[in-house]
Amino acid sequence: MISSRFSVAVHILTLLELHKSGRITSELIAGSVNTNPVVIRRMMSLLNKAGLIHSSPGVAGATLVRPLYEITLLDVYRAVQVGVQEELFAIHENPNPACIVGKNIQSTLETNFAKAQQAMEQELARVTLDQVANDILHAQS
Amino acid sequence: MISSRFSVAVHILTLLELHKSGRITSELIAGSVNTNPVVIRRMMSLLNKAGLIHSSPGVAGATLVRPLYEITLLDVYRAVQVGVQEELFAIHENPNPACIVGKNIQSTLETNFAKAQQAMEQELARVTLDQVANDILHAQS
DNA sequence: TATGTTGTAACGATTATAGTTACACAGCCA
DNA sequence: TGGCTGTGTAACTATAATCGTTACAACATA
Repeated sequence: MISSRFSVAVHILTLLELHKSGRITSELIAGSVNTNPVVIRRMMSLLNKAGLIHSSPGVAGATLVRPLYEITLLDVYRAVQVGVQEELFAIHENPNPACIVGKNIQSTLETNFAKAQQAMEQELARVTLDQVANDILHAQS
Repeated sequence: MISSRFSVAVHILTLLELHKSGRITSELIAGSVNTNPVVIRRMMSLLNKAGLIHSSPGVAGATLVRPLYEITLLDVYRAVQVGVQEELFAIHENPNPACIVGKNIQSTLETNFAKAQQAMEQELARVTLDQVANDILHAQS
């Protein structure tokens, strides 16, 4: 299961857009996400390193480096998956090479898994954050 | 990250096909996968419950209920994901409903995440196990 | 300078996974 | 029928990821 860091990151970026003019602290964001401010700051550190936002020590808030319509869900996904295995599917290691199945299964599955992962990522790449933000701000509920 | 149970299950099913005529024990399968026989039996228990194979206590091996060309990677994926959250993407819980973002982000993300997950699953559904087995048995390596 | 904020280290709690031991029970064969 | 082999499953351990939390140094600004 892909961690909720992804959804929290989208939440953060949406709030940054919404409070573009002012300065929103990690504490306020944490209040909306309903978690601890440090969790938010950790995530913003990742978004910062990925070049999606710009933040600096001591000063509240952060600014979007690119407009939301130039950020896709895939960009965010990759930003927060940093340090985690970039492969979506795990393959068991060290199968027995003396067995033809053990010898060849890894490369065969790699190919198939890569296709499935690409299909998923392409779908994420089709959605920009301004679409998401619009859906959120204009949801009928 | 999706657990290696998935790849192990494919490994097991391929071996069952390969040793269709005889009887292959969980110990032998474990030797090919390079793990503990209990891990294999646990997995076969899941495949059994999912109706993909038939095995019975005391008797070595298991038989495929359906031919490999009638089993897709998605079938296997679902069989071994049993009991795990069926949603691929986690969404943070209890965001603050007093904030418009907190109030609406879950449903918005659910929609987008569901599409990405479907794209991945459709790709898995396109591949049958006999294709995988053929790739494994005839790999150039 | 005083206050508030960020960035980050460190630690604990929780959970998923995978390996291992143990054993009851079922089937099979001499 | 008695012994051997194998399955099914519970129970325990180790490991790793995730998330929350406390603590604190460094920084910015009024």
